[in-house]
This record gives sequence, C-alpha cells and structure tokens, in this order.
Amino acid sequence: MLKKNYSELNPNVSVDCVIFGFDMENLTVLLIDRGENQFPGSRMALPGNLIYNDENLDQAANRVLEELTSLKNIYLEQLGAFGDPNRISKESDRLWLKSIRAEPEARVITIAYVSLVKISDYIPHASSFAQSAGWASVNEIHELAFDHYEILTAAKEQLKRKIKIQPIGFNLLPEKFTLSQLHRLYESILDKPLDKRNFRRKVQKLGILTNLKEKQRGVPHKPSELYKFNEERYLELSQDGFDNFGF
Amino acid sequence: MLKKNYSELNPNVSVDCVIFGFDMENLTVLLIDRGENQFPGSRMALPGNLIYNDENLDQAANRVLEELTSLKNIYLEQLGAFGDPNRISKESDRLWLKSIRAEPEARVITIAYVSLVKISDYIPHASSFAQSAGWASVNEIHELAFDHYEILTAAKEQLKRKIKIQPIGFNLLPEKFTLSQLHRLYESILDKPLDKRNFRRKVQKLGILTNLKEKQRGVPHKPSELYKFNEERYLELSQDGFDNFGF
DNA sequence: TTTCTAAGTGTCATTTTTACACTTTCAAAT
DNA sequence: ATTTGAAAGTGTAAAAATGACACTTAGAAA
Repeated sequence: MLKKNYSELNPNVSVDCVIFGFDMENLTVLLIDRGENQFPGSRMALPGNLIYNDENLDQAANRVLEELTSLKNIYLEQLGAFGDPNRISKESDRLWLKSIRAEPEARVITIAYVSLVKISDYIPHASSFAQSAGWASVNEIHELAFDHYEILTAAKEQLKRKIKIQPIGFNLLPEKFTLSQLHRLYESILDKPLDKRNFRRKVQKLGILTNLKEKQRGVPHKPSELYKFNEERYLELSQDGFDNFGF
Repeated sequence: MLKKNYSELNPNVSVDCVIFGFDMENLTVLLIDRGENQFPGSRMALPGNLIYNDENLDQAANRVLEELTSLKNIYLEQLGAFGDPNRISKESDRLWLKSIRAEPEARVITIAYVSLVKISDYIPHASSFAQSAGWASVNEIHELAFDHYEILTAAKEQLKRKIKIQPIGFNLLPEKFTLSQLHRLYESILDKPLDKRNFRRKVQKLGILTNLKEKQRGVPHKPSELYKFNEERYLELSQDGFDNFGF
C-alpha cells in the first residue's frame, strides 16, 4: 500500500488566528491585507492558511501566524471549527484563492485560534501572501474575508465569557500597568461601564496584583501607581477551584 | 476546470458525538460497540464518522449520530476540533479503519459535538458499523477508541463550566422531576457535594421552576413534589443578561 | 499661582452565601 | 394497628459580597 506523504499540505483543513491586542484605548485585532483593490469585498483577513499533514493543529496555527505576520512563541487557544460548505465561495474570495492555492475549489473547514498579546511585544511584519499586517480596532471592523467576521464575533464572545473566569486580561497589558488601564480594558471587553471604586475594590481583593510602589512619570495629572500581575499567587488560588472574577 | 463532486465523503474530516444522559444515579454517555474482541484495546467508541463535502458540520454530526445510533432531532453543540496527527494510529484503531474506510491511512481531524438528552426519550439502536449502542456510566469509562477518551474528558469539563451559567441540566431530566433529582444531577456533574437546603433555596429563587402541585406516587418514603422547567421565564431572564446559576 | 486632568479613597444598605439538625410523610414489614 | 426505614422538606443567624454614590489629591502645563 502506498504510504501517504505526511508532510503535504492538507487541502481540506486550515487554521485562522484571532490575535487580540489592546492599545490602551480599544481592543484591537491583528489582520493581514490581501493586497490592492483587485478584489471586491474586504481586503482584510485573519491570518490563516492550510495545515500540513504532519503537524498538529496548535503547531499549524503557530506556524501560519509566524509565516504571515512574523509573530511567534504565542500561546494560542482553540476557539472552534468553522465548516460551512460555502464559507470560502464568495466570488472575491474564490479569485484570491485561485492565486494562492493548488486546489482552490476544495472544501475547507477551518479551526480558529485565539490569543491575547501585549501589543508592544510584537511588531507584525507581513510576508508570504500577506501584503501587510497590522492592528485594527475591533469595533471598527464590519467586514472581513471568508467567514472571518463571524469568527471574530465568536472570538469576542468567548473573550467576554472567559475574562469573567480567568485573569487573561493581563496578557493584553504591559508588564507594569495602572488600575485605570485595567479598568478601561475590562470595560472595553465587556462593553459596559464598571463603577471605578467597586472595580478597584474587587480587583484588589483578588490578591493577584503586586503594587510595585512605583509611580507613572510625565503625565499631566496625578500619577498612578504601577502594578504587576502576581502569577504565583493566582496559581495558588486556582488550585482551590477559584473561578470567579465576577465582573 | 474539473468541478469537484461535493457529495463525496471528505477523507480528512470527521465528527464525533458526546451524548450525555442521566439515569437518576449517574451521568452517562452514549457509546457504540465496534464489535467482537478481534481488536485489542477498547471496543467502545463515541459515535462518529467522516463528513460529506456538501453538508455543514452540524448537519454531519446529526446525520452520523442517527446512522449509528438512530437518535435524531437532537440539539448538538460544538465542543472543538481534535487533530493530533497520530490520533487514529493506534494499531487496533488502524485495523478497524481498514475494515470500514476507503482511505484508512488518511490524516483525519475530528470535530466533536456534545448534547444532553433525556435518556427515556431516546432508545439507541445500532446500525452501520456499530454493532451495538448504549449508555455507559461516565465515571466507569477509562479507555475508548482513538482519542475519544480525551474528547470525553473535554466534554465533561465543558459541561461543568456551562452548567454554572446555563440551565442545561434540565435537558437531562424527564419533563417532571423532583428537586432531589436535580440536586443529584448537579452533584454528579460538578463532582462535589452541594448542601441540600442551600441548593433548594438557590434553585427556587431563580424562578425558573414551576411547581406542578403533584406528588410522586409509590415511593417508600415521603413523596416529593414534582416540578417542571419554566422555559418562558428563563428566556425573559436571559434577556437581561442573566448568566449565573452560581453552583 | 492657577488650571486642568485623571488618580485615589469610604460608607452604608441590601443581597448573597454559608453552615447547620430536626420533623414529616409515605410504604413496607411486623 | 404499630413500628420502621428512607428520603423530603424546612429556618436562622453570622459573614461576605455587592451596588450606589462625591469629593480630595498630585502632578504638569499655562
């Protein structure tokens, strides 16, 4: 029996990455630009591509993300599979696929991944079929290639759910941050105002922040104290089934 | 250009179904038996098979479940994708695949689905390559075909998470049930004891149960009152972003 | 020294949570 | 008829968490 070549691209399975950032104002997401306006519909897409047969899905997501945007060593978590038979058959998308795929008509189901990164740690550089790569404000996005807008919507919803249970928000902030920045981050993810004093009280009671006894410099107002996330403490707490950030 | 035949089986993508039930004692799951002990390793597997290219993933899951177990019209929710390159390459599994698949060596990633059903409403009948189909106690399962044990574990964890947020437990109980049955159900899903009085108080305060003013009959102890799930009321509450069942 | 801007802080009323033990109702057995 | 066994059903008090709400402070810039 013919041995399958396992290091081939699998024509039926792709991965797409939703990489969230936070620019201290808004939640952002990393998009690639598919190029000049030769395609009707959106030029922008989530970074994604077919998997190889000899890599697992997590590896594929990391590889594809690096190939398209240069971001690497990022913890990616699976969001889910998107497999509508027509998900890649908008005319503009088919034209594009013809230019980059060996089997542009194949049925492709995609596995979406999500990550949260500190925007300052990763500067995207486009390569492969991405003409450029960069951060876009999530709430200014209304259209994307393929079913990527639907994927992004699902990712936002998952983020809302998870941020109430796990301290994942800290991944979006720099090492040192202020409580106001954390506050703004939670408000923009949950998309609703949170009372300042109650927010601070709750966050401080969690006991997972270390006050660095260090102040912001150069701001034209009362400078804020800086904090960092205390991971050790969080791990201790989560042993005991701690699962409520309660916002 | 050759038009793809879209009503073919896709050799690279399958679906697997984790159907939970509750026998009033334990959480159970629907398994198929792959047949006589010609295969080392576990004979039991989750119902699952390859998808067709012209159906979406949800449809595929419903079709496959019905083909193997006769269960139909079940609301299935996606759990996630499982795609380790070696997930189907245990020797016993490869032997089995040779007997049922056209391309038994192909790389297959699978999309897992989960559902919760009232055990009494659905009587499984095996067909296709399932030799039998039936309910097994979740906590007596220690081995399954392929990566199905891993999938089951992920499904249990998702269930634990979701039952704290959504009233999905009622799907596992008959139309009319007692608070004690609901209590036992929550304890077996969350795998920890819950104080009886506190549990009852909380459930009743949710306001999503209708007391049927009807008693159990023929039980050799004080008969319990019967309740039903009040879906209308729940929908009203969930409008207002109600998302805490708080156990 | 004034002005602007965001940081930071406390209390009280209400709700929610937790811990905890005895009485009741029925069927079955004697 | 009476007893027994088995699960149903019930209340309270203390502690913790939540939600609503307004003024003072520290620094930079004018």
